[in-house]
Amino acid sequence: MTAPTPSSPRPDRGAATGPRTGTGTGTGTGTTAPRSCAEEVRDAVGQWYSRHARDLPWRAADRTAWGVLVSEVMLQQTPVVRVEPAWRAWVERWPTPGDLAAAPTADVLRAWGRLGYPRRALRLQDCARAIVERHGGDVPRGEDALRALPGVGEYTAAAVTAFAHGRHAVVVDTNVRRVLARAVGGTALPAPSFTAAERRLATAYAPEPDDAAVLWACASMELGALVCTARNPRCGECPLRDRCAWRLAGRPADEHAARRRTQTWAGTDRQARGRVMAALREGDGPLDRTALHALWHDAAQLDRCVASLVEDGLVETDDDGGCTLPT
DNA sequence: AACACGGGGCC
DNA sequence: GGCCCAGTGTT
Repeated sequence: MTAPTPSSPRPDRGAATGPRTGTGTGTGTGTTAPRSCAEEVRDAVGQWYSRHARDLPWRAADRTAWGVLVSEVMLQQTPVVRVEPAWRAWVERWPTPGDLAAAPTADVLRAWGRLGYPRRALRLQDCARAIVERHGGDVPRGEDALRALPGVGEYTAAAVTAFAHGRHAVVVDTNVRRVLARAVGGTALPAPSFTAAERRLATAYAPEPDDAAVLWACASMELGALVCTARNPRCGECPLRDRCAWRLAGRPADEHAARRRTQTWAGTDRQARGRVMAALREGDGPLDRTALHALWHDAAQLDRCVASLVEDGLVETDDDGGCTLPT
């Protein structure tokens, strides 16, 4: 792929999300101040990223802020390998917020397919409409304006700021949390919930200059995704292997393991809702009550789930108790 | 702070 | 069969 150039004149293009070939700062001259621990970590991870970054389409040099925003929403709890084909089809069909804003919601939900959490698709369309109404159709700059959009939380606002606009942001996803928990904190995994201490640590690790902050955000996430993985981390390939607090401590087990409880799946409302949504996506017309109840054994639970889908705006009911995707 | 919210792939 | 994934919105 072509590495984006930080000096590109296009304000929305050329943020440093692609692989770099530079060697980082402060090496070799001997005239600079001693590098901090955080600087050494950033340089090591940044150099690793320059050689190992994946060639993902939302990082390409011709990316748009809208494409980045779409990718970030899709990547909320859905792995990269499943997002990539859906993302390509999505941005080809709806290349701008205005295009998505004008689309029939049923088409949007069908294009979302099996990415999971279909409320995200609804919020993304609401987000597109808000961008048209509040920002003239352009993805806004600034984390406050981004956070005010539907479906955009702390992570996504920071990610769009860094990856789409090339500006400083503290981007902390599950990968970054794990990298910092291990390399700095010495624990197997971060705490179940994102703590204020973690936010402070992440803020301290993010360098101030825009280009360096963007590189650190990309590189730390990529390290967590490819090497410092939740299960079976590849410590032998890690640029931090000689300084990682967790590895140096002998990779102790996860201290929070007892508190992480598994969500059962079979028989849940989530499964029932998913069943209904899948049938509506794949079918052409409305689903009548008979077809609906053939999807699920428990009639009372199904009625409850359909009602919740209607409440969420994912489904509309007709006079006979059948349902359709929203128009 | 805790919970609800999809779906698939991996060990 | 448990666990995890570029989280967000609600209570």
